[in-house]
Amino acid sequence: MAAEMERRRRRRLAQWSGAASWKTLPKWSKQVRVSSVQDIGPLDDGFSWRKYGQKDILGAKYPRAYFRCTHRHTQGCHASKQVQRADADPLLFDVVYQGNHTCLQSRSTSRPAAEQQQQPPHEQNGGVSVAFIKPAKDEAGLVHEAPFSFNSTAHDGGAAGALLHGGCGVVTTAASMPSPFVSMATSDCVYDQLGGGSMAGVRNVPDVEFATEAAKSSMADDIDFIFSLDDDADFLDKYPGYF
DNA sequence: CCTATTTGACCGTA
DNA sequence: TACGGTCAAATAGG
Repeated sequence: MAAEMERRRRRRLAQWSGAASWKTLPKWSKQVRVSSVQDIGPLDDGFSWRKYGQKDILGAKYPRAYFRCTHRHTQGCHASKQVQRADADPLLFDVVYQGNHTCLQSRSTSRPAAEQQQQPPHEQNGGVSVAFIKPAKDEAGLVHEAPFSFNSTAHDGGAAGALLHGGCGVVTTAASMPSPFVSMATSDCVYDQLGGGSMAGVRNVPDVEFATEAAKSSMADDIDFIFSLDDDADFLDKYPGYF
């Protein structure tokens, strides 16, 4: 009966989520450092996220939180992310994004700039690309991402600044390497909070988690930095002004 | 009233 | 079989 149908539905969903098309979604990670434990509140990147789950991770001190775009159903936006806090450094958050936003967030009223960082590293393409260093996969499979190395040549400095805004202290390091970059500009992450463009702000983020080295590396295997040109192109089409 | 979060069960994968 | 990811009922908050 109802329960049975429920079951079937779940199954379908599960399959769907495991479908190739899904795994094709671009996936990238970054680390965000906050200045103080209390600052974790606004760990917001300008998008509206809806938390749909939290899990304790093996060996991890903190649980991992799962988020999906608030407009998943209304606009079919399948962007999602998961956040985890490093047990060793509570101020460090590991964020894994998956999929680009296809939704029109609160473009008009609030600052769309935040979108930038949502973009997975894109290689060619004059302007944008610079933001990310060639995602060189090392043994661990993790990607080294340069924080603020984008020489926003073709763009107004504003964009660059905006980019920073969300990416405060953003650094991605190999699981094994002791995050050499982390120190830089991380201190004053100014989350000039997004204008409450979209409905209820999503300034949550109380619970984050952290992953063990093991978890990281295994996850890394999955990270295949796919430069889904199509997605990007599409995005750029919608937000031509950002780049 | 509505939407977002919490929480434990569920399910696929390793 | 254990782990990690997701769902949805119950709950919280406006």
